[in-house]
Amino acid sequence: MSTPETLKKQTCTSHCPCGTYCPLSAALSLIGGKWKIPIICALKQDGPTRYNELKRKITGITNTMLASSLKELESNGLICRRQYDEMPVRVEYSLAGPAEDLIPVLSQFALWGKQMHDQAAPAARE
Amino acid sequence: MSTPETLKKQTCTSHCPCGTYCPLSAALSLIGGKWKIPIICALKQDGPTRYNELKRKITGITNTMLASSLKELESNGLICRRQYDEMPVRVEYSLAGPAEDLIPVLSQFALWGKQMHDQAAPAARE
DNA sequence: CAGTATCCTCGTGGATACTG
DNA sequence: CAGTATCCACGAGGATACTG
Repeated sequence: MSTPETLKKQTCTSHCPCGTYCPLSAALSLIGGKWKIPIICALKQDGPTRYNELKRKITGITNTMLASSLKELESNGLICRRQYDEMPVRVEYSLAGPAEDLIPVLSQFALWGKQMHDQAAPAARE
Repeated sequence: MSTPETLKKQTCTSHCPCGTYCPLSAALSLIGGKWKIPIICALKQDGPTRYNELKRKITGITNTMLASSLKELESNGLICRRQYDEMPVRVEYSLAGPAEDLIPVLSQFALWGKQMHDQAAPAARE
């Protein structure tokens, strides 16, 4: 497993009042971007999943984005890439331990989002 | 308090496998962007804070970004803007209830980020 | 099948100047 | 003091074609 470069030097990009190293910014950067969360959700729901399977399930994602997102997630230790040298090649991605730990946090987050939504427009339900 | 437009129609921008409405994406979008988190952190630490005070504390932020971020946060009900009609004008921003509820979630998140950091490079401490 | 390689668009965010 | 108004740079993300 390679060393997560992004984590080492994350310092709130020096705009955050919380000192030199900000674990919050660091955490956010790990799941930032447009596709990381959807990927994590998909892997959480369905377990080990192949590349093209992911591409089908995550509506709208392109090869470029899927490949690069998977690479980042893997290099940060959030997902595992397992390659079976069959013919043709088979590659499966799955959530790694740290990502599993993240799930409950994301759930809390989603819960908060839901509360926001419900109390914001209790009547204006459409 | 105005109605948060972003919340109403948040649907994972249709790339997330979690159905038509995704509270997680909705939540993320509320604190997304480069400066919302730093602003929330600053307000959490120091309580009600004036515009220029915020600008000084949040290193590197510009008027454009501070103003627009504050506006979004306010329109989504995350912060309160209170204006004192003194001379010259005084405006103070503070965290609203929903944002207070968010703090513990963010703390959990930060904790996870810290764990990631510690276990990722336990020796390569610099 | 599981990706790379290129090229390009567009929106976030930055710089600067100005104002009620 | 607390912002707006403009203009602009850049990089994340998208489209398309190709490959081991």
